[in-house]
Amino acid sequence: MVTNKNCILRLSRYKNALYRFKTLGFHKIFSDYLADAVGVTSAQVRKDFSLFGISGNKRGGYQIDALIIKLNDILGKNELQKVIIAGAGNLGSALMKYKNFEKEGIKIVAAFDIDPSKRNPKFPIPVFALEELEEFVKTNEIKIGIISVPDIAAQHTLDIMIRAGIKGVLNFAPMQLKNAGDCVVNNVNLELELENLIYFVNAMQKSAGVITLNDPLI
Amino acid sequence: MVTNKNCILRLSRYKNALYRFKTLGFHKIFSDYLADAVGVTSAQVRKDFSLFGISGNKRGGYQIDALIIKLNDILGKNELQKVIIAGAGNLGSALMKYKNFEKEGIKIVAAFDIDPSKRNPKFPIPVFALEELEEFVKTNEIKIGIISVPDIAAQHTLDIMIRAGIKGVLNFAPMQLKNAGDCVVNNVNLELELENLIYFVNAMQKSAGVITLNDPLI
DNA sequence: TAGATTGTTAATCGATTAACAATC
DNA sequence: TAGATTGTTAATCGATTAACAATC
Repeated sequence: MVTNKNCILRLSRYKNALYRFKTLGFHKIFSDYLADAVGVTSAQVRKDFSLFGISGNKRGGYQIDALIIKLNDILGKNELQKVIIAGAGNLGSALMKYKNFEKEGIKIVAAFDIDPSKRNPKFPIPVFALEELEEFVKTNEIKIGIISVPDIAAQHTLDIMIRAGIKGVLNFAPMQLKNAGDCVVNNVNLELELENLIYFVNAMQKSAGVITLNDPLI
Repeated sequence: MVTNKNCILRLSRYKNALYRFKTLGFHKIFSDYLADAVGVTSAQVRKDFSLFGISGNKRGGYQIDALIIKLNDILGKNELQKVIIAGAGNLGSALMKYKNFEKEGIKIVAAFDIDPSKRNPKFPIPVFALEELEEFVKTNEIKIGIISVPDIAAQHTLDIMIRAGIKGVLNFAPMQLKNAGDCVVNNVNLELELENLIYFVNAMQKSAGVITLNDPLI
């Protein structure tokens, strides 16, 4: 199992770049070209592929169609991914309306909130009581959840999700969560991202230049 | 200049942990204890500090108060950080109401949108026309901006920000942005974070265990 | 002083890159 | 075949960690 997060992020970028090459009418591609498109070395491309047992032709490069299928398979994109949200506040509501998830085959199927005024089982995306989360997750076999509840409620929410059988959580609460089950937690901390950015801006004032903190997300 | 993003993230965690120690009545601390609190090695703590010229006492450890001041200074937290948002849609509006920024000394002072129906100069946080961004940024000496506009508008928005003198951008558009000026761009791509999470969940189905993708954000 | 902790150097670890034999 | 590209091994690079001399 490959556990290098950067490597998986590159797979996503390879995939996105390949769709663009396909649109341009290409059917096969060399590691060289793909590397250029994504901004890495060709050795990196071949190494990443070999980690997943993807092979090309010694002289003909890689078949784009077959490559896209393989990458989508690795990334779990060959089936619709159903996701639930706990916390239908400002951030949760924004995520429910976020168009880019659907483009990527990710569908937010329901949200849950303790506040009755936030509930509405008839929204395009229904908002239920938090108590209904466990049954919903089990009935609909949901594996992925998003935590966008207030900080103090985050741990309790994670516990509920794990008990319900959630296997992966995108957590927006800036809290260290105790993870009891066999569940993957991916933390996104917006304050910290801004704090980090501010450091680099201040540090750059002295030594001018251009920096991109994260790799481009093609 | 230290350009290791992980190192800067650790500084934030040290700082947060130190506030907790201070609350508990401690006045000084050893690298050992701080390391435990943050989940790193004591060598890592001392190494990080030495990179920033922070020194302690050979036998007395580090003075918590002095350390907090120094870390806050490095992280730019000794002054209020004013931030503007371009794009007052779902995500932009949610960020405007996000309480955790203020806790961290980050204040969103204005938003800008091309859609006249989104505008309101009288909101707690005013929403102006995009054309007003440049003057506002110059008048108020803003250095940090957030891009939460639709994908296709992101590059144009960055260009406007750079022309206005913005030095750091938190970009939520899943686009590779061409960065002309001496501006730091920090990309946050929520689709990609979910995609990544889904990979790890699928990969774990085979080899069970507990994974936390990002370090805890204490 | 004896003991404990820092600050730094050297070793280790993991990820990326260069190089090249295999081969289409 | 000659030439070009893959797949993989070895070298490099950067970050983390272990170890320990300096010293309070």
